[in-house]
Amino acid sequence: MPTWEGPDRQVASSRARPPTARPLHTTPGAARDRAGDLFCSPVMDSPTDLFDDSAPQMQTFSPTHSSTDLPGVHPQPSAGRPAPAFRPSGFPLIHHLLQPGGAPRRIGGQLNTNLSTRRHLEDRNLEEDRGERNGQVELGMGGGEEGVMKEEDSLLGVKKRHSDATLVAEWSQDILKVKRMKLESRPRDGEAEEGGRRREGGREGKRKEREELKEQLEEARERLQALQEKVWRAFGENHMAEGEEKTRRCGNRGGDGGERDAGMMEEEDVTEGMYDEEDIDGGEMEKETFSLLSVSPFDNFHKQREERQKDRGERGSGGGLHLEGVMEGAGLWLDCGGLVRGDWHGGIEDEGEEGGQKFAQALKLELGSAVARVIDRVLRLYTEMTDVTSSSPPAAISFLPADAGNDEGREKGAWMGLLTRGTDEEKIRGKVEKTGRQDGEREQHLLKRSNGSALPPRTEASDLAMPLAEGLSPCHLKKAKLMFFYARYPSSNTLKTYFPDVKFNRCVTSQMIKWFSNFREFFYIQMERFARQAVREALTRDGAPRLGRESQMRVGRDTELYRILNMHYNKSNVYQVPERFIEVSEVALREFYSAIWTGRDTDPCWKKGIYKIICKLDSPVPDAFRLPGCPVG
DNA sequence: GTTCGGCCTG
DNA sequence: CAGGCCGAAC
Repeated sequence: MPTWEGPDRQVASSRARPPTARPLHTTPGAARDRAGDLFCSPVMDSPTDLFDDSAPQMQTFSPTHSSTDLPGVHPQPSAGRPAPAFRPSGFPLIHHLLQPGGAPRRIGGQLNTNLSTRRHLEDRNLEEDRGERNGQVELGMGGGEEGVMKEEDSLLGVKKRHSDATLVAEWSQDILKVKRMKLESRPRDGEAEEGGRRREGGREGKRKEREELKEQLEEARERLQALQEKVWRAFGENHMAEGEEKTRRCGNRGGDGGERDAGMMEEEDVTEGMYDEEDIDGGEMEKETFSLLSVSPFDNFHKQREERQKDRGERGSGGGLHLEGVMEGAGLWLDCGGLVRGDWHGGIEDEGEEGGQKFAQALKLELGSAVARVIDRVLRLYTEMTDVTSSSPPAAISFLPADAGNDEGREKGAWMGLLTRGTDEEKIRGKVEKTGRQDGEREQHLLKRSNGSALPPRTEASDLAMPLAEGLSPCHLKKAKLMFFYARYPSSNTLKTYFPDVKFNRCVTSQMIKWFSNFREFFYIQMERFARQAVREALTRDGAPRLGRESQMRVGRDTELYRILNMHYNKSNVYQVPERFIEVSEVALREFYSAIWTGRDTDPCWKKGIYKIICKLDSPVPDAFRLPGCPVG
């Protein structure tokens, strides 16, 4: 508790120094200080006249507004609001991991690789098909597999250049299996000759086979759904939905002195890279993506599946659609993985209906399970990376998405989860502990740079070559204001630590330091203003000493002062003002009150002592702020 | 000389 | 909120 002087002493002091007798401030050029002096001058008898219209008239700290009355309070989105059609936060995460290299800016290039690989595979398939039609089916399993193996070698040869060889290997195995099944589903040598009889005799067997396949498909479907649920739980789908609109708004701030978020540019770049590819059906890919990873994943998933089934039913297009649900999602990854769309159509078109259906089902099964494996792998990778980043799991998110950067939608999945609830973090922490993976070298590296904190000063953004913002954006400003709740006097190093997505230079550093200077200025002005008013009320209300003055020297959440501070630093009112900030505000208020009451404000440097007290009250900024980008909309 | 905080002004 | 300016600290 700072130098709070009891009411008795204050009154004695005030009596000894009547307001009208107080000298004007000598603080050089302090206009606002002069305003404060005027309030004590004979000319101005009401301090509130000098301040803005938000100043309380009677009770300085009266609860004139509750937080819910604040104009800045945004209503929570209704639970039943339809999911907007946007790229969901989680998409790039999955998508990114599906790209073997995983480097954010390489999406286009990887698609190129995948596409060329795919085209290569398709060309090979066409050759195969032509060969089969020319009676060269003798390839059979052996020859066909050899061909497939060659393709596999080729595919691996391309993909081994990328980092995640394991994931590539899995995909390659998937491709291999699919091709095997395709070949198996085709008539073999001699089968064409006695095809009729064999079909006759094997009809019962095939029926059983179909039944078995159906069961397997159902299993795969269930497994995929369970895995998807895991994904959604891990990434907090609800938070992705929340504030997406706001996030968009933040991203759409338009020309702001060229301060486009790097993330915005990144997203566009990636999008361009994706859709420039000739064979990619961008719209379909996005649609499928949304169906798999949109805001209400399962609602949309099933709804879209039903709609599509209905649609296809109306069009009369048959085909083994039992796995439609699985394939709704898998379709995306087929494209992302550079897989075998050509094979799919070729298989159906080139074979009889029954063989085509069988192949289609087999393919769906295989791909469905491949998707399931990929999701598992994604989750494993996620927990591993989470492990590396130690105590801030969502930070991993910052470098997982292909177009991570400042894509505010995704950040908002991460941020909202961090700022509003701890359950997800705890859940992931538990998962991390179970994983128990320790990368000693990297841990050491991170710790070396972390100044003792659990997190590195510069997050993965810089480690993974995420493009840094050249300038400061409105989102950075918002974040800085929220940081002010914890740190009134952050050092430039601290700022660099908590703005990992900003490329710091002298100008940017100065600007951010200036921001905090301005924040402090506003803070101290409010403290002085309310302190002066409290002093005035103490003197004028009944002209007598009043007990319980301490209780008025508080900045509870129901007070006008709190409302003003909250409006300034937390305009959207999304962030919960930390209790510590309220305590610091009360200290400052009481210091100002004490200084004014005792007449210390006659000293030109009377505020310096208060500054010195307040600067010692900085508290650590939560690790959540180490995430790049904007914490709240 | 540089950095940073504070004050004043627009 | 930013720019200019000044002074203190290193």
